[in-house]
Amino acid sequence: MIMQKYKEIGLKLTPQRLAILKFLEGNTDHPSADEIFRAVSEQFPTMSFATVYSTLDALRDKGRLLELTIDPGKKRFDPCTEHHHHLICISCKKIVDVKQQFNLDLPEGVKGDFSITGNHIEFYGVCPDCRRAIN
Amino acid sequence: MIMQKYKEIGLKLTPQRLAILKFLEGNTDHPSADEIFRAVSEQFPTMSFATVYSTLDALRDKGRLLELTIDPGKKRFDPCTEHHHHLICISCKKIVDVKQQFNLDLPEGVKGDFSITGNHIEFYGVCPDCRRAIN
DNA sequence: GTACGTGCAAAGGTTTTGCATTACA
DNA sequence: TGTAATGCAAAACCTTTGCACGTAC
Repeated sequence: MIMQKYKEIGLKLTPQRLAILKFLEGNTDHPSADEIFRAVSEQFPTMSFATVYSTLDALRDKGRLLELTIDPGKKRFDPCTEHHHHLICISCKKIVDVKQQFNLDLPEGVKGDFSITGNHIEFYGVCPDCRRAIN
Repeated sequence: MIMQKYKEIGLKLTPQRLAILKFLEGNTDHPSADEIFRAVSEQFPTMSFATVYSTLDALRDKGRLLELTIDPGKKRFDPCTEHHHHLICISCKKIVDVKQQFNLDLPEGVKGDFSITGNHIEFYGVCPDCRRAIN
């Protein structure tokens, strides 16, 4: 169960943190801190932003969470930590996971002596719902 | 010259806008709005954020500028509008252009009926300067 | 018991907005 | 001259911080 699983993280488990972890578990909506705050506040009316942010920071530092820099003006969070990419609807901003692998080797010259540690692709498009709305 | 070139954009040309355009011309630093504001303020001490932001918005809408969502917490702007990617130093946050092309076709199933309009790769790494500093 | 988490409020940083004034075309 | 840009200040957002109190371990 969820307690068991998150004992391994190495953080103190509080009811607030469990609620955040539960909300994120399997969530594919790439929620913002504010969305997480509002969802968890229903259960913990005294929840504060400080707690949400500090928990998210801690989970990110432990590698249990990805902080996405996809949305101008706010961070989004992704509980799926396996390497993957994202497809974003340019109309409604919906974000969908893309788990396919791509060959993204950079030739020596292009790298300019950077040592490459990772990559992330953002695909842009129009989702079915928005395409229907336009037509 | 620059006036000639930017008459085609279809915006009213003011001294302030020319100064912004000149600052961006050939700039590969991917500056933030604040950096642009500070640079252009030296020439126009009365320059305001409103003017910088509205000019950047207008240029972006005219396709003369890319708004990069690479830096959490602030927008960065790129005057190079040909399709390219970016290599980001995870230590000093320096951003370098990557003009190589990649084959990023998505199979039908993955697309989930999205119509794809574009893509952008972020490469992460450590730049030579930062690697030297660490060693 | 102690270190760490929580909650509140205030502050910090970036971007947006309203409105009167100014200037391009 | 008419429309659009500018400048200023305030507000709106998102995120971070300080500190007193509370709680997991």
